[in-house]
Amino acid sequence: MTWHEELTKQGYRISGPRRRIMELLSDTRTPLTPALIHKHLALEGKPLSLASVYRALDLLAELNLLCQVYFSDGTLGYMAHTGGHHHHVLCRRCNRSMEFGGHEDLDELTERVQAETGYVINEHLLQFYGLCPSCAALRQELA
Amino acid sequence: MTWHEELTKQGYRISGPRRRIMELLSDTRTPLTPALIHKHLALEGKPLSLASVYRALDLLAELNLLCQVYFSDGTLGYMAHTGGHHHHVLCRRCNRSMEFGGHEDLDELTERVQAETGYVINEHLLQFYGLCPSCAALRQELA
DNA sequence: GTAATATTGAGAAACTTTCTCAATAAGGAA
DNA sequence: TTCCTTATTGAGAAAGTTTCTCAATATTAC
Repeated sequence: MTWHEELTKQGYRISGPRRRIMELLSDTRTPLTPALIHKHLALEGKPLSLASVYRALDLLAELNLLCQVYFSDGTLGYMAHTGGHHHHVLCRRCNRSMEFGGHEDLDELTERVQAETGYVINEHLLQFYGLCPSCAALRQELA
Repeated sequence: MTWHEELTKQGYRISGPRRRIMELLSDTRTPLTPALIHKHLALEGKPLSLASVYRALDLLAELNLLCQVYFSDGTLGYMAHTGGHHHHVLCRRCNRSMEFGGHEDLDELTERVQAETGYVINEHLLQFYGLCPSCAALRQELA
């Protein structure tokens, strides 16, 4: 199901701001913050009210059409969601982010933590941080 | 090593604000945001400049005397750090948080992700969300 | 095309975080 | 203990982020 269809199915409209944000994020390999999205679109000659950026991001993330990614400094960015449950690995240097799939890997740990703590767990937050291949190569050269 | 010793060893002073924040967080079982810490201390008759709260939290977290925990809405809270590498499980309803130890569980996954993505991974963010035992029990009763 | 209404823009308002600099207080030395 | 050096704080301004309001606009269904 495309994001057009998902929005329509849920009773939302395909508006200009929503389309521009989806297009921008689909073309971008680093997560973008609301402020960055606002700036990018303005530079492309498609200015968008900052309030609209926030509203669209909230909705699109709510519908799982975008996903939220924490930079290592704690600020929140958004990326296009490619479908399926997955997490992200982020480059500390260039912010380039990749997905990796499968949360089965956490099932065992989740069970253990439920048993240890008595909590009933129904969600998790998982991200990895490091250096992407090209930044890692660059660091090698400089060393 | 106590937090007094750690601060001293690193060349920092044991100031009133730092002490009050450490004491407050040691007595609290939910992570607290800077604003909440500021409010709590003011109510206890130990008002603290908000700027000092931010400065102390930054330093104490940097030295691993406090740890940062994300609420499920993305805001950041702080908890006393009890030592050793661990993560947190958070109650969605009452925010009460518990630690669970051992990151060995992620070693295998980390290896897989490095192989799949080519990233060099050196840090991770992991938290679980759910209901603590008492909130889960409460929900049972109401059901 | 038209009507109904979801969505946007613009700016105000609320909230959060950082900054500046004079005043204060912590820790070492005498 | 008292003094000295200087790290740290307080207060408020400033910068930055997020939310809110409401008239104007744009999308969708008919």
